[in-house]
Amino acid sequence: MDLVSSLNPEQRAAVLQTSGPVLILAGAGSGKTRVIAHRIAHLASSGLAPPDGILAVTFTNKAAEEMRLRVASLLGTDCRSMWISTFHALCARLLRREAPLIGLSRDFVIYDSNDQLTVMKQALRSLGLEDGAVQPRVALSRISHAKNRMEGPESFDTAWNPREQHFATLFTLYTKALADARALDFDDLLLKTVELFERSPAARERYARRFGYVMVDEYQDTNRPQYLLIQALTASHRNLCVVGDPDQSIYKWRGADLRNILDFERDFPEAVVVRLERNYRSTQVILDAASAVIAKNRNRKEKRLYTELAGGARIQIYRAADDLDEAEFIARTCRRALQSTPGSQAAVLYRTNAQSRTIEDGLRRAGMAYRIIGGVRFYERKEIKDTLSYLRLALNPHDDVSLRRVINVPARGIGKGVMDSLESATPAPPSHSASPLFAGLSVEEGPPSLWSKLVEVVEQRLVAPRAGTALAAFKSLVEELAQLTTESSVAVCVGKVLDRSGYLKDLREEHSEEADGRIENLQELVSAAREYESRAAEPSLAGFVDQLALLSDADEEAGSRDSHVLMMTLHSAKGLEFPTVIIAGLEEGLFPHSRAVDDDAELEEERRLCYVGLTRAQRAVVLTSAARRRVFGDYQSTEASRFIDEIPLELVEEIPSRAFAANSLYGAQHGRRGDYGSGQARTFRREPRREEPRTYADEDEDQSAPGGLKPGRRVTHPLFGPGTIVSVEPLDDDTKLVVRFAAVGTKTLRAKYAKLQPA
DNA sequence: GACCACTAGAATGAT
DNA sequence: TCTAGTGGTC
Repeated sequence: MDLVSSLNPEQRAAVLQTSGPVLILAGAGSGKTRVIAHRIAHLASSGLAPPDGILAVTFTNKAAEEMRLRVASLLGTDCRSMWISTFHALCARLLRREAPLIGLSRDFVIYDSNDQLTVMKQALRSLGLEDGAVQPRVALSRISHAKNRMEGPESFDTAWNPREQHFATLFTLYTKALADARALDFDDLLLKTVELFERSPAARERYARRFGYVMVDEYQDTNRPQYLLIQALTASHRNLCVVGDPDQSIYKWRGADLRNILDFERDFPEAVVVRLERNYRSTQVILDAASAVIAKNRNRKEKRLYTELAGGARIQIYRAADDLDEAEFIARTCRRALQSTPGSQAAVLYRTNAQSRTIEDGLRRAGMAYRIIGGVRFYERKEIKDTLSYLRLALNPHDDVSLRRVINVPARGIGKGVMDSLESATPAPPSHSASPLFAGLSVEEGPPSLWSKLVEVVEQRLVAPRAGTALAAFKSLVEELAQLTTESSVAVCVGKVLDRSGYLKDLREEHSEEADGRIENLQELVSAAREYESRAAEPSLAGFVDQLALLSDADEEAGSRDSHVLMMTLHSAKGLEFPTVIIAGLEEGLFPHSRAVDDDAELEEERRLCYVGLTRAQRAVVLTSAARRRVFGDYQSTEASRFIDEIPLELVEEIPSRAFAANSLYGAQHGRRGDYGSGQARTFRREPRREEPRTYADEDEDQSAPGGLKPGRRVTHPLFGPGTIVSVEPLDDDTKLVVRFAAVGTKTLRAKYAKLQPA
């Protein structure tokens, strides 16, 4: 099989250099993913390694999926047996097999950031620190940073600083709470795997032998535990290939240590270094703009990117009156870009998820189909988390966070009072308190979980009969579900949980549109389970639950399949490319973020993020900002981002604002680019129409309205945008409408409530 | 104990 | 603007 003839000489060298350490310094758009995929395919097809002897690690699920697809299409096989996964998924998988080697239960549960928050709030309560002096999120972030540096509570400077003392105590409490619940957070997944390989050289050698070839993507973003993990797996054979670009390091806040990539040649003196500097993605204008911005960073290695796509359209810059105007402009720009090249894609990138809503509304109003990547995650929805909690309880009833979450969902008469008496119960030692079903779980002795207290309370009848009955019913429910997990398929388990817990019944009886939506989501969860079973190499309920906990972008439902506007944060755009890229909110304090403006190191990271954003574009870049922006409901005026000023003027084209308030503060303040729209006819923004729009519901009342509601009629919904009525069905005092919307698909509405306007 | 209405606080990024 | 948490009422 000829896997290399389509590659340039440097790419080819990177693919064919299979033995020993290899460092690939890959500039943006230099075909990095392509090289890794070819390298994996080459290793497998040349017989150098069996498919399950190749390990490829990435940072995001999206990148892993992309990699797998590329390798599969190169080899013409499914590459299910290859280990191509994220760091966290790899660790979860290793720990599921080997946890007992470090005294950990195999049935650990993975706590996501919400679960972490719950634990931390509980810890704060137990310390009597509810006054808000210590914010749970801040404490968690401090703890996570310490963990990423592989430091414990003792690393906090507690001698004279009471606040640091709190962090240290909270660290201890938090660690204990997770251990008691047999839970690992995201950081623990990495740390425990490192610990596993430290404490069991035999296991380390077993996996090092197994994975004879290891590849790591985005190596510039690895943190200390990730670095050690890779070292452990490759120290004996040194067949390690890492790929990265220091200019694209954007995860310092997650503990990424640039030294890992900068010192690679020191760690592996015999390393072969390959530089990929030819860019196949962007026009010269885009590359020049991106290079000019990143050149402002002092802490970097000079790098030369070149392309044969000379010239190109200038970078467009638009300063909007406010965030609404910005969103409208973005929608217009997307429409124009997609019209000029049908079938192409445009991506709207933003610094913070909070910006997505306004942009989303703008696209919807314009009738553009779009898809949001990331953001409100599927598994973070209430109903999904509830179901997940039941599944987690079935696997590990000591998971206190899950137990608290669902013990009274749906309501079964276990309220605050009962929970208080539960908490204060003191069960007998765990050895004979747990039911036989879970006897094997308590690998390490810990303080009693809520579950063991519950078992005790029920068996010793320690509460009032009414509460006792409710608790007993819950206990047998969990036991029944646990039994199920041992004998049924994953999808069946999920279905049974929904059925036996009464969760689905409760939602069905609600008869609201919201409840129906939740039911749909739960059905989707069952389908996801089915799909998981057909795809996974060794399907298990625990594996499915892990996957959900580690999944970030299962949010596939917004927008139709053929939508070509994608919305995502700059962080999740890393590794992707689009013909047109729009970066929104280029304002001081937003991008660069306010937390970075006073700190040189953080500012450089923001600039790298800007570099990542610019280099996603193939043909066109549009940068927008808003002179005032709504924050928590009221307006704040803003200053354009310094990053805009860092792009040479000759590469830039300013788009005059269509709608600019005459009394705006802007214009007077700004020297360099203060002449927006000069020489152009300036149209002033009308006040947004605030009077209630006339709706069909109003017309129904006065009966005089001609036309009204007929299938085929074009209407506009304030949220869903333009659409066409599909069917009309009269009800007692209202009308049921089915409307197909361009942006969101078909919806069933009540004429009375949906404020439809004639379009 | 369940439900509802009110209010305070919120949001950098992702596994 | 939206949401999680709280306190009051049935």
